[in-house]
Amino acid sequence: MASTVLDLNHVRRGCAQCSLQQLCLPAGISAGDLQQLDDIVKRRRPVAGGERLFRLGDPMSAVYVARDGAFKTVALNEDGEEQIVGFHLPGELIGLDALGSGHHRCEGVALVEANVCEVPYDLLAHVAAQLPSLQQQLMRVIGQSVDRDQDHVGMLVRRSAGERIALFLHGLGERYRHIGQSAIQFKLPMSREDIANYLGLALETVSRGFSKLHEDGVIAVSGRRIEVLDTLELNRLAHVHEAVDAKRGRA
Amino acid sequence: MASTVLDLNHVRRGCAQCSLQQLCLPAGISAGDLQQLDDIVKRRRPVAGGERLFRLGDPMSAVYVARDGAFKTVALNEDGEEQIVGFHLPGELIGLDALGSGHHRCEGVALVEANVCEVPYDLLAHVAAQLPSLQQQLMRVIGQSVDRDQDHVGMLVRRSAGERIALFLHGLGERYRHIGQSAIQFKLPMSREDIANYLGLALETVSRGFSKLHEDGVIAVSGRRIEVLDTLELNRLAHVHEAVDAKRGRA
DNA sequence: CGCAGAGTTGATACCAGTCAACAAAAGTGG
DNA sequence: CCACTTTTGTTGACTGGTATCAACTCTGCG
Repeated sequence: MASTVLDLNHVRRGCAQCSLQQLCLPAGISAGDLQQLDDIVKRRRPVAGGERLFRLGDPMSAVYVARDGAFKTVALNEDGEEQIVGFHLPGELIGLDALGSGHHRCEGVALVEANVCEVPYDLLAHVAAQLPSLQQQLMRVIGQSVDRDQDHVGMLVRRSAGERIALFLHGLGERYRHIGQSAIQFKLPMSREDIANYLGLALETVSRGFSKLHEDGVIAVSGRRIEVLDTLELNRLAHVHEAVDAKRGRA
Repeated sequence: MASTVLDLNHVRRGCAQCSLQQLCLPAGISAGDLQQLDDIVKRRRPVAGGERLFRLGDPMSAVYVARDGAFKTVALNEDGEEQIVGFHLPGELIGLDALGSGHHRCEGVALVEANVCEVPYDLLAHVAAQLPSLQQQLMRVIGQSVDRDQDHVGMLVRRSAGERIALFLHGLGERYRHIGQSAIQFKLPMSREDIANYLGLALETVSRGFSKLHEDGVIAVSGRRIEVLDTLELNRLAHVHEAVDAKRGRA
């Protein structure tokens, strides 16, 4: 009843009312110009967990942004093995994997029930060509997606299982903080198997890693509920040093 | 003397005369429009091996394309450890790592003496906004760079040392073929240490991997000179199946 | 000729993958 | 609503691949 009405309002609300406005494509765009972008954004009905936004080989028709929920992009190699290329939280663009060839190299899969905005790519390119600020913001969000890919590589190369897991939890926390949610208490939208796949580990190793962090009092784990109890220790394990140790001067 | 004149001619030659034209930014751009792009491209004097195009933290001022030679982009983490994020052959864009934040996350380093075109980013964005075909091609080359990053992840995750090395050699061969050079006989522009770093292995493991491939008659190795003797076997080791082995029926 | 850097090869230790059994949670149908 | 099944996650024992340490060779170069 009341909730249904709210949901409809939510779906109908445009970019100007969206809480992600400053993190998403509209960031830095004037209120006047925003309408042009808003006009081409399709707000779809909720997608169920496991549902796909696009499949391997599909021609690139649109880019997507989650309003809530979470997604994964999965590459399938010739042997049919799956490789999770990225996880996508609200405000992060999905579907850029098709930019190079015009066809998707990955499948975009909802991890949980989610709401998503769909932006037809040809219209986006057309509007962006007329709005330099959108053009610039588009480049920025693409660049941020590249940055996340590089962070992913950084997690994989020459890091122990424990470091990868700590880095993963730290990174996820930061991304939740970025969208205004708690960085120290959250529910993982993905399974242990997904995490293992993403980190290049066996799922048993991920499970053991979580247990170890739990034993050591760094986090509390209960299934997919995570609470970070000792942020500093988690950062240390992840080799992330922030303002805390400001003495290490930078040039 | 004579050589100096030749070099100047080389440097002065525009995109229209460049052998990489169809692989680089100008691809798909009409001869008329090409001049506008050509006007903003700076062709620099050769850079020496080890020289840097940009450093960590530099504001993004330009993107670069090698005309010949080879480059690496190296991320430096807070502990001062280096992580090679990518190798760049002629025609591949360098410097896109700054798109997200406006500042370089990596250093762009020449592996050998090389010639490079420099395209000031603000001018590029300005011209691209007026030329839809350039705009489109810019998106494509950015997308291809993302594709290479994903291939990199694919090399790292859940693959044995032997597979990574085979995949690396295979991929390098394909990239040389793409720019019109031999895919089965080439000189590695990077050291064993660089390869190891890129593949997330110890340099000794890379050396052993090369020796193993040599023993097995798959490649001939002499320092940095590589000759692929058994392409099919190399592909098999890399889990790359092309039209060749159609008998291995797939569901 | 000797030196420094790059690459190769050998011996050893240990981290993480694999196999296996179990436990808990989430669906499913009567 | 409860028994059953299926999925998901945890824990243990064992093994193997790769990092590490170390010695050595080769190459180019001043």
